[in-house]
Amino acid sequence: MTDHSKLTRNQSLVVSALRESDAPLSAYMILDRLREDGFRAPLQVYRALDKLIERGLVHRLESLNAFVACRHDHSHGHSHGHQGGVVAFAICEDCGSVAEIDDPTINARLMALATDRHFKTEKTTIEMRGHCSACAGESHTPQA
Amino acid sequence: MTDHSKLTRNQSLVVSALRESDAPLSAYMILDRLREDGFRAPLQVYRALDKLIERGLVHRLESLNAFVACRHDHSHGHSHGHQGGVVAFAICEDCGSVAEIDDPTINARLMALATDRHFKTEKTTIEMRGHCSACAGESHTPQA
DNA sequence: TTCTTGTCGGTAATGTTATTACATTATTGT
DNA sequence: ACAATAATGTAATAACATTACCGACAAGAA
Repeated sequence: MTDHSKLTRNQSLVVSALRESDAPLSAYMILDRLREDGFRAPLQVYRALDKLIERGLVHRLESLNAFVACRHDHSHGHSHGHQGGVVAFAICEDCGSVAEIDDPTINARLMALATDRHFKTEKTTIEMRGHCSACAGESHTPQA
Repeated sequence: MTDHSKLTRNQSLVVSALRESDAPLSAYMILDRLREDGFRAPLQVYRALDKLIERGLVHRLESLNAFVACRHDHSHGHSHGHQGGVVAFAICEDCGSVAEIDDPTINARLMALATDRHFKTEKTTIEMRGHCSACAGESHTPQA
């Protein structure tokens, strides 16, 4: 079931750009970074992103309209998506870092809530926005 | 702590538009529906939405770039946000219906995961996309 | 080979969502 | 009245995403 075919040139360039970044990138940021590699139009980016997301190599962050490379293993056999199911993201508003959290408890609970309501879930988004450990200690926006 | 001041004209119009809709509306859909009430520019909608969201009268659905009126009580005293904390949404791709789910278990688990990582959460988004009970039974897109 | 089919890629134009900047009007507190 | 604050009006533009169309190329069938 797993698709082992190689990435195309455009797909490789896009996923590399994301891997080299320490923060999420918007499609247009990716485009800008790949101009020197011959990218000229948004669609080249969006098409590559679609495929990469399909394979689980890239995640879309809905609350940011931006994209990150997946940090999970991906060497062995699960066609796409993650083993347990949903992944949660902890996104730092200060430094842009994104942590992927794979928690079976939350996944199980969401599944239960869905089936309670006879809701057939296709895709789930969980995104926490806030401040990572590194940034939370700093002298940021001392409130009031 | 709770703010009991009345809504402005624009805010009332926007929240009414959302309440009268059985599906989420984008800012521009709201704008279109309020043209006859004198709305002329996107900013009038976005400004009203900001205030309404601040008060917890409206939710933003990140995965849709759209907005819904909050269905919770809101008569008694909680300044904004919801009692337990986070709200999850079950969004039907077929009919557009949105269910609000307030689940303490998930909330608690996310809090625990955050504190584990010394992450200070400011705002959390949970959105399930799929098919509601009414639509799941229908003869939709018979797969393959 | 030739034909078809499917995937990928290039380009342009357009559609959709959201913000910045600036000027004005209404409301509130003293 | 007066100053301070919040809300509004308008225009322009930025940021994000898709549709439409066309060409290149590879794999399989006739």
